[in-house]
Amino acid sequence: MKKQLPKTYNAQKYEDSIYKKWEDSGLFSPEMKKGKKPFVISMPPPNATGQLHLGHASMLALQDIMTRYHRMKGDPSLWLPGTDHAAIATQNKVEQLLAKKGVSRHDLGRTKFLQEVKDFVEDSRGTIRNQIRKMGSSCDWNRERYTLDPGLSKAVNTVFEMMYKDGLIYKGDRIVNWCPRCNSTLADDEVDYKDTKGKLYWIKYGPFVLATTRPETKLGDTAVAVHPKDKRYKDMIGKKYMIPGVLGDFEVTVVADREVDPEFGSGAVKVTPSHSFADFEIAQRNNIKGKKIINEEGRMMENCGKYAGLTTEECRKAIANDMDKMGLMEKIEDYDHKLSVCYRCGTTIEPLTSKQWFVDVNKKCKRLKGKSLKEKSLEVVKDGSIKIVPERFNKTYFHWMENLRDWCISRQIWWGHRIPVWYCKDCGEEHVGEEKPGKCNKCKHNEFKQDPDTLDTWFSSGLWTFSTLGWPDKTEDFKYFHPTSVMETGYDILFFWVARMILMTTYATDEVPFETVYLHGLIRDKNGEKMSKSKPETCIDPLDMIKKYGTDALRLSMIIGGTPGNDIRLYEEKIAGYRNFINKIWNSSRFAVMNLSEEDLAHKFDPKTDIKTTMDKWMIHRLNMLVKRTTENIEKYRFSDAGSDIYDVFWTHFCDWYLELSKGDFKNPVVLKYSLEIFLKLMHPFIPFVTEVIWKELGNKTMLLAETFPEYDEKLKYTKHERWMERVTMIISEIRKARAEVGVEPAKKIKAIIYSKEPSFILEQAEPISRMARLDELTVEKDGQKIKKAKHIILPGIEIYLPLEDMIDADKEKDRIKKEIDNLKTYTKGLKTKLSNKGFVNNAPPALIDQEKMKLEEAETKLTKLQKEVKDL
RNA sequence: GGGUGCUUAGCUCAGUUGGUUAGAGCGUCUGGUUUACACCCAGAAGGUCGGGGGUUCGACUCCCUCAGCACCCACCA
Repeated sequence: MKKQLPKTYNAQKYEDSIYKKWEDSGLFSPEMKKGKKPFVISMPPPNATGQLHLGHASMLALQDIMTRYHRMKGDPSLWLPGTDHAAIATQNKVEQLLAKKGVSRHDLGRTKFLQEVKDFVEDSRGTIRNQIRKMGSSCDWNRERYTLDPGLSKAVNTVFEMMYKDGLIYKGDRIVNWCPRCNSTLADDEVDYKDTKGKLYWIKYGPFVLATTRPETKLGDTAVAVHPKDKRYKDMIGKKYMIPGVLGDFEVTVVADREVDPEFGSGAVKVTPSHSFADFEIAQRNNIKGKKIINEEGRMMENCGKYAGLTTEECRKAIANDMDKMGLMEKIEDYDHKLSVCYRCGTTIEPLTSKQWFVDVNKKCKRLKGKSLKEKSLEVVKDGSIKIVPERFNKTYFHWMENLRDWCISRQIWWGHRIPVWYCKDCGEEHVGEEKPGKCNKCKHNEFKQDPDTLDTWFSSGLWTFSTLGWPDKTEDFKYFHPTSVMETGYDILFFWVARMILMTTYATDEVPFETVYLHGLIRDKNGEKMSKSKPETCIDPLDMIKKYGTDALRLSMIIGGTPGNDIRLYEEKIAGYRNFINKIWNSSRFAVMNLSEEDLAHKFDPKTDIKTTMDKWMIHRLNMLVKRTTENIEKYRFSDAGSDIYDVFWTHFCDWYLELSKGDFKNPVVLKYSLEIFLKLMHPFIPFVTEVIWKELGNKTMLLAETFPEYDEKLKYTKHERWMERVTMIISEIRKARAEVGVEPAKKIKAIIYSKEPSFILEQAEPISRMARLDELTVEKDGQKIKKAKHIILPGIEIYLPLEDMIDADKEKDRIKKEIDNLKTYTKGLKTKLSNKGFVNNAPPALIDQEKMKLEEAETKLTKLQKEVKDL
């Protein structure tokens, strides 16, 4: 009794159990083979509180393709999964939840609040873990990590201590981006810019008139800057002036600075060092002190007199008003500018000076052999130790790295790695280390207070590739699996994360974190816009799609049609299209299973004896070539090309031609099964579920997951047979086309007479040709008489007559042939000019010239035949 | 202001170092239950490859330029 499979593939029925089998098999955990280079990917850790979105889904698909491919190639392959505590993001989320109950984190206090966050994360971490599984990710769950694991925290503290001792981490009173809502500093790249309509206030400023967007900062001004070469102000440079203000006169120094643009405004800039990055730097260069007037809540400080306590915005209005009354306001213009806002919550950033911890990116350091962090990070990409795909992102990376300023790493939030610095309660001496020190180095006192701040979340994720492997302990894992092979992530976090990993890893381990960075594009909606839940019509939830179309279909829809670094559009019809492909695979397998006997299923394929017919050779040849291309495509990170190539060969060549052709005399179940299995292996990295299911249905006891990826075999080249079969398919297609043109009923069988110089191979394929072109009589001769009242098809070296008698409309035929003649005439004319062109003949490769000559010959033969025919009609 | 990418059939996109009468999927049209599949099969229509210039024997492909779209970076107050 032969087996029977259901008519449609139901992904939902199989996926979960297949995943469980894979996971239980232990094959996701690699075996360390000494001397064999492993393939390693560190999974970019999703936020522990996250829900799986398309960004995750596409990254998981890509990484799984690579991991499965390498595993099948026999490389010890490790894909290490994990989650990130996502400091600010998580804290915000929990704060929002608490706010609904009317509770703030301060009401709870640090300890209780952290417990709330921990509980919350514990729940949601499980969710994201299972969603990662849903995508079919073949990652090693035994090595799963979390950025707040003890081991990873140890790595964080160790690196902090190393950097502190090397003088790369310092505490400084510098200007930082401050989010008054999050109550924390932000790194430069955590600031977003929003186009805003604002005002430009022209104010009378002692001897100057100058323009500002923030009149309230006047209270913190300590200087006026002008361009050194600006004639208008030349004599004033270095002098001090008393400026009338809303709170009385104050003194400013006039300084010269090249950054001032003499063209803008009046060419003079008021300098507020404590609340503007540009001003802070001008002040530093010119040795000017700052005056802080805005506090961490975004409100005016005590030193602002009657304005104290106002928000900056309130103060701006009040001050503008007062200045106007005092006659200090010259004019107010509309002004569009970019407002800096917090990337997490959208609140306006207040730049302010604050005591914070910084990483010095410019300081030369012994551990880096006299280079700075910045120099080292640039070097490893420049010298090719790290390769970025696509290459153009090198430029972006260099530009960012070259302009990197000291990195502010302290955050005033509670959720995260606490800064491992301890202050002596007695003398205030700083001690750095994971553990609270026994007694103070300086005063021998034994009571300490830990720095209340936590570290930037990217400080810990910057260590991800090696902290997850057990560093700083000298573990086997670290020795064997680091540096990792590929970092696969979106280009949007090149700076946030990739650059920081390079910086931190080269410093801490003296190794690069990864050899290749593969940057994928972002998934956009049908209109090319960012997907967002606020646009439910176009926003796609991967989990819904998995339910509806299956994981395999979703994976393909995100892979095919995308090129590295370029965004890709996704919409439901596209996913449905790939679901159809999955079903096509299922059904061709269904067909195969129906045609395979127990014996066939058990048969071990031997190319020497099992490949018999021309058709077999043709199929095997095509497959062999596909194997070659697929391997190359995957190795070169051209996943879309690989996927669509397989799609095409499978559907068109295997299903539409080979399967159909071989339904008759040339049935060879063994080759059918073998071909199908090669396809399954090629497809498995892309669509692991359906291929695994079918693999089992074909009677295999092993798991496809653990099978060997096919290799190109020079011995399986059958170029001649391929050419023959190409003729066969062409004959069939042409007859079908002619039938449609003439309007022969689909079911009606007709006669055909074929003249060919090599009749034998056509004769050999007479049965499939007749069946597929619906012929009841096929004559094949070397040559013969022209047949009247027949549809005449002229192919290179082959002529086909379909004697359809009355069905043929002579006038219509004539028109059609005339049109074709015209086409051919322009075509041959083009070829002739080309071939008589000396430049072409002298410069073009000989093979191309021959090819063109052959084309011309074929076209001319056909042309004369058609011309003769049109006369006879 | 600097940089990057994109512009190819109605829609979404391929087109790898310059050499095919420019390809696919979806959609459209005409037909179709034949040893799996209507989530299917057979056939067809549809493009002067954004505009202009140049290099070359030859340009969708390389260079210049213009235009539109998108994104990234930047302290013009």
